[in-house]
Amino acid sequence: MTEPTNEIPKQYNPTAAQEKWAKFWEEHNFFRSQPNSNKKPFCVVIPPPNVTGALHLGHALNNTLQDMTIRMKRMQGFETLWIPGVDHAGIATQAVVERRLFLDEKLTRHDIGRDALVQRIWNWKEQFQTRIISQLKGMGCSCDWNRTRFTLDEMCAKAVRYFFFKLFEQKLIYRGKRLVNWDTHLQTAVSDDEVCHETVAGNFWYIKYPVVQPKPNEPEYVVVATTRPETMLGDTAVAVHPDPETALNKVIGDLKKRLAAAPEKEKIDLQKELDEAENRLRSSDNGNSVLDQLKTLSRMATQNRTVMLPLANRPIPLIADVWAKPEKGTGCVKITPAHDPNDYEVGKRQELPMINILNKNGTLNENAGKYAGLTIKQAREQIVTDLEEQGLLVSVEERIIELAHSDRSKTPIEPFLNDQWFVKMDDLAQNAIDAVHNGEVKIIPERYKKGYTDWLSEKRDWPIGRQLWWGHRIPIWYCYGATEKELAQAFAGRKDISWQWNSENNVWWICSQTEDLSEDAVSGYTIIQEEDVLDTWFSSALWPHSTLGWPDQTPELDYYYPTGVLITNRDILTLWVARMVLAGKFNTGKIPFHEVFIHPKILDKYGEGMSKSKGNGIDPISVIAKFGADALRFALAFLTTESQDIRLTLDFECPYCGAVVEQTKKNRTEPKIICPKCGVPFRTQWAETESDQMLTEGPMIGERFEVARNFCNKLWNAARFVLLSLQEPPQTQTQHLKTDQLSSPFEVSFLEDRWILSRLATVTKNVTECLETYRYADAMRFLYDFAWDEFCSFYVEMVKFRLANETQRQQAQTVLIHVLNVLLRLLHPVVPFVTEEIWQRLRLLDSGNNSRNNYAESISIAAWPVADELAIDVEIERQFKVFQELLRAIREVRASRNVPPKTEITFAVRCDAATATLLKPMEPYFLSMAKAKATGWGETLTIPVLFSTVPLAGMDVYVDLSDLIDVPAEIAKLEKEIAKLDGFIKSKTLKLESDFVQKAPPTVVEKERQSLAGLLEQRQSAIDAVKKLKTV
RNA sequence: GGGCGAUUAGCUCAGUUGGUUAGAGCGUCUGGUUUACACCCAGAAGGUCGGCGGUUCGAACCCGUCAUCGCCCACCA
Repeated sequence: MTEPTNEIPKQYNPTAAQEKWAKFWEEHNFFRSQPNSNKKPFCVVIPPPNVTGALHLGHALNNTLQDMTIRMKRMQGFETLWIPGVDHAGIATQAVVERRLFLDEKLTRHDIGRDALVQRIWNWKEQFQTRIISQLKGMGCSCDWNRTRFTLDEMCAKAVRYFFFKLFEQKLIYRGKRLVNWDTHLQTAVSDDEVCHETVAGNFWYIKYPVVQPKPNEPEYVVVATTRPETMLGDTAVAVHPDPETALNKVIGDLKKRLAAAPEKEKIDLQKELDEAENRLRSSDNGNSVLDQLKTLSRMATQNRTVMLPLANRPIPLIADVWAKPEKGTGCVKITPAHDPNDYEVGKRQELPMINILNKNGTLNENAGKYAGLTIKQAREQIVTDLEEQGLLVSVEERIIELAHSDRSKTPIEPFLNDQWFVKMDDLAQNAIDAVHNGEVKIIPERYKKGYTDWLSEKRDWPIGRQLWWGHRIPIWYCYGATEKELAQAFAGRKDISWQWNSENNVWWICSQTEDLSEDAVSGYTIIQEEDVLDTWFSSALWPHSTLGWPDQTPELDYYYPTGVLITNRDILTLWVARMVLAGKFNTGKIPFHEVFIHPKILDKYGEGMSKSKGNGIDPISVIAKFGADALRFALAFLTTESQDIRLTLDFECPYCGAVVEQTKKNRTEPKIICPKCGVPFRTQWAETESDQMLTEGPMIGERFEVARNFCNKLWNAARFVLLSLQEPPQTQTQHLKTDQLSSPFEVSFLEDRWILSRLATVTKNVTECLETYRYADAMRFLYDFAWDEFCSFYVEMVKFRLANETQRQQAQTVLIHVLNVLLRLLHPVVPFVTEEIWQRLRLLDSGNNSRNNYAESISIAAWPVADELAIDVEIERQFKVFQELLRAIREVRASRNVPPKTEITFAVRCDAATATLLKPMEPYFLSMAKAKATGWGETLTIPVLFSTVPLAGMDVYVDLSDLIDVPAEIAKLEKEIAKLDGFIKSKTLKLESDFVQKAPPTVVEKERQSLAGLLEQRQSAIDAVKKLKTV
């Protein structure tokens, strides 16, 4: 399957390699996993992507990191299992399908009914699950595809049932009338976490409520303020503070304190607030202060007085409640318990009636009297008009308000009184907090711990019901009228059925752990199943154990659970991660994973997160098509630092003329773009119509991907060089090459061998350490620098000289191939395809050799390199730096003096004997790498007549320039150098004359002294050189 | 209102426990048909590390403060 080595293309072809090796991996089942008692397990569960749509680069990042970790662990000898899957994403998916239904066919879900809608969503799910899985495969993810799960499949459904049943039995599930966040568009309750606040322009209406039979000295009206006048139809009280004077004085006192302590910029606002509060103490024209009025009202409230609710013409009580803040608004507040969370609390406290004025679709119901049937918006307008007509509208203010919106439908949320199922969070949440506090679950980076524990500490009960059709139906049946005895009889001997009496609604709740109950399960009665489905997170919370077979004690659950690490993004740390911990603990008694790594977010060039609705989400497949999967992965991993989000600037490339078309907020959602240069239209990922899809797609390009692609190509070419230079493969067993094997035959002249092996060992250590601690960017940097700068730019260049030498070839080849071999394995987790492609070529070559079997069948199952600690040699690395420094100095002289590349130059180096011994054997390298011939080393030298000097620490280089020299320019250059050195020398001298000498650690002082001495030496050399040049 | 993060070269970002002259890639400039690679090679220019104070012999790093930007959470009529 691999062509002969002499046919290695000059450019790496990612597409061919991806196809070939993805197929190869799959056919050989390298990523399939079974419990194996001979190995330690390492399991990762994928954060299941929503089936709402295709994956974007955010997912690509998430899955690249997981794959890197899992591939490394696999190579380290763990029995690794990466479980793939997708999430049904209840609200989100139903919403997109419903929207599609309406756009395409002008139908609502009610038109087609529950079964038909669910069927359509299943079709949608099939389509996108297929797409998502193929995207993951395209990226090279090494999941065990045979274990692909879906949060709505049978396995997950069983776990959901058991979880629910267990909670129910332990009385942790309850149902009650609660004020919920109602999405009038999707007609379902949503949790607080699915609500986002948006700033919108609104109004503040001041409305008069007439006092019923006012007595003398009592006000005729109570004025209240509201941003939602239509809710007044549901008012059941007007509240005033029971002791407005004390409350107001306290507020004033607090404000004064805060004002005194506040920073300047906040003082203005605080002062304003204070003034306003203090004003309420002062008398107005009629001799009454606001406070006086509130005191009157407060007294009236204790006398059970009422006010007349306008429009509804219904008397409502004036009540005293601390919720009414005397410093806010008018000091009086209307109470609408059924449509405001705070009022709801007041209503419960004060035992007020709760009047629901809304239908589930957001129109007003019969309780709204003549306004029934209007939408909220219509009702609001009408009510304001009516109030105005009746002279009850005092004033209207314009105001910016924070309005709750549904995350899914982007429509305003209405607080709505509805029956709702909840899970009591008390102990469950505490267990999840403890798991993180005591280190059982480690969150990385640590700063995310706070958000996690803070959220859980609130212990807010979890509303789990959704009025949707797409999801796990709540396994509860209602039974009215039966006696407990009858139930016990109906379900005699069944442990999988549990029931509870709900006195609020006089109904039995029957929960079934396994099967759906039929209507006649209780003889003589008809039982009805709950219509609602469960919150999506209820099933995703079980993901780590449900995918392994829980509640059954499967070998998988026993072996792989708890999983190794969960890699995800920060948005779902609470919604998902926290709930997995609590559910895992509750169901299995164990945490679901030992570590949680929170990775950065991918942002576009405007700093916005990627999302489908914005249109800035890029399909990883389009990046892969242009740059290759390895480049995509490498680029993303390279950017995964601990602190920063990843900003990616991406633009379109015209597929015809190659022009770069900037991606803008405007064109990023267009299905096609007309190239401004050549005028030809190309399609984007949003192309839908047939005619648009016919066009050629303009790929997305980005600098970071180019860099990564270039790196892959560099690696490819390094391998190409190695392969082409191996006409005679070495006999040594390359994979088991150890320093002790090298030390005897290797002489000082092969400094570069020891150097590269030392560097290789260090890099192996660093990369392993970084990957094991999720420092992906650091790992990539080590690999990039080592591969490009050290291996390619130095080692390969140097070794060329020896490869040409019959007697030295063998050893050079051995080291060369060994380093490449290790490097490939270190790189494999991030760039699996190119490394496999090269690996297989090396393998082929090796199999022709007697030693063979040095190469695993696939690099994906080859052993992870272990750093050869013995090879690490700090002294060699230091010496090599001297060589590099000298080489660079000579090259710089050449470049800056415009010496023609083919012209050979000569140079001499003044240095001590040790340095001379070190560098003399490197002479061939100066010749091959800088076309410079050494004429002398040591303390005493014959210095050429016309020369350029570069003073370095501990040595001076004299490059013979003969007729190439420009003496005045040479002198100017040296003088500039001297001035620079003078600066450093001065600052160092001062430093060494200061307290520094006494207070700094002796080693640091000594270092500084040496540094100064070196600088002085360099300066002297430069001065001498100038003197000599001036005599020429 | 509370919390978290960021601010370093034209751009995107590194910078380990404070310790010589702050690094990389891209871009820019100079030179290159060096038999692995122009998706390349050699070299250069470019930064008062957001501002101000403090601690220290010594601060990009620690402390305080201000400024700007981003994200998350929060029931205010």
